[in-house]
Amino acid sequence: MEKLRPNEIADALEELVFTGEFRDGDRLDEITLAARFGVSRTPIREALQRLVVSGLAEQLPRRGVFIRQPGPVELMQMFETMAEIEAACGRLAAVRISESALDGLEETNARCQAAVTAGDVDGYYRENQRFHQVIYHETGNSFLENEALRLNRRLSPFRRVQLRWRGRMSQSMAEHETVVRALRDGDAVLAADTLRSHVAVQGEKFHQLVSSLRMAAQ
Amino acid sequence: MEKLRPNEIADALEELVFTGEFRDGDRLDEITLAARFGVSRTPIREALQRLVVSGLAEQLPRRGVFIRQPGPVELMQMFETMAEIEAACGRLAAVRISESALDGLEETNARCQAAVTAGDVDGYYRENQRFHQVIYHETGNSFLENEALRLNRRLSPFRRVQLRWRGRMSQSMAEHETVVRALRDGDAVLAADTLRSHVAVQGEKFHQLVSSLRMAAQ
DNA sequence: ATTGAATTTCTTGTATACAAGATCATTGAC
DNA sequence: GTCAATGATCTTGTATACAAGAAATTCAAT
Repeated sequence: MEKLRPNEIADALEELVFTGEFRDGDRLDEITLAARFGVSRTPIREALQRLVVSGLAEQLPRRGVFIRQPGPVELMQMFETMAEIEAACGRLAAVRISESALDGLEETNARCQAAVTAGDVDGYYRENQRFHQVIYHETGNSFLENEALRLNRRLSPFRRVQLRWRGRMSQSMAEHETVVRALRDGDAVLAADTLRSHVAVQGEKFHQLVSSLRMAAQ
Repeated sequence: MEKLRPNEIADALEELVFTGEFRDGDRLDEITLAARFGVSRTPIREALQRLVVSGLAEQLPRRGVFIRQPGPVELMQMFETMAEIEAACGRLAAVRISESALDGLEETNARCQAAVTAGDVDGYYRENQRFHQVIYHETGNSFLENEALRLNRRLSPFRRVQLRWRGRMSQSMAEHETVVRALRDGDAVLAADTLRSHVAVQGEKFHQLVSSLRMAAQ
């Protein structure tokens, strides 16, 4: 394995958390990781720091850093926050989006629709991501764009699950079309409200999922 | 000086940036800082990493980390984002805030008003901060609360300046009172809109300031 | 057998040594 | 005198050594 730099190591670790190789509560042992990545503890420690700052892991002094996946409550809060940020992006994009970007959104939506009819969850996921990222970008506010991307990325492993809900993809599609119409009309309020509930429903689906698991456990 | 831990060092460095001891573009020399804080380079490097991740500094590989204050454009984007986040907080707080918190907000506003009549800028600043932080908290969403606090803190050195604008404090006061009324009425839209423009105007004031400086320079 | 204390071992946190790249200065050519 | 090239110096980045605290194990006493 070629030698990775600390931020590449951090990305790799992040990926390992997302893919589920590291589970909630796992301790990230410096020595083991150093051996695994073929470097000394120093760059590993820097990478771990990045994970801690980004909220994916927690550091207990003199005890190590542990993977910390958000629990149901925190997850709901994160989805709610994402919903508000998406709404803000829609609000700003409604008055700033370019014609070409609007056309691009409609093309993306067409590919989304194709994925829905084909039952292609991965394809839908990819085009859905693109749809939202275009809106972030069309806020014309790269700071907000980055904040949106950051939280979007953090939630992506959880968002993916709930696409498999029956009928969710087609409902999601309908919402996308409302968003594009609102953006084309420059209707900031409609764009914001539609995007907010579009994302908020994901949190609610998750809540239902967790609740049903609780029920089943009793 | 007692020995500080890396995150305490990071806080101290952040403070030094805010107080202006470190200026935009300054290189944060590891050896100098190590001597200054009486530790080795290792904890200094960890602290610097935190600054970089939080966006206060930029790291150029093999060249060092440099203080990176936001320029006019980025600052405007940050204020705009803050405005949207405050609006979101107002929206959520409007339906969740407790009676006691509402009473607390009115007390805070009274102290704000006292500071305005006394021309006490520092006092106003402090109570104004408290006002906003209560609203963040009353969203009942600690994740959003933390995001709001983070950005608020990042903008605080710039927000402080524009309070000295003539008539700004009293106008700001009036906006606070509208916010409290909206929250008491559970009027989510009014709370959100008022808070948004309350914060957005700060960015605009800054824009004016920068523009006038540009003019003067020519 | 179980509990509790003491010791050993292991891990993190810090300091220092070493490697590699960047900056700066000196020197030589034009 | 200016510019370029080469070498010295300094800084960052990584590895390793050492210090200090936490966990685990052992062993004795009940």
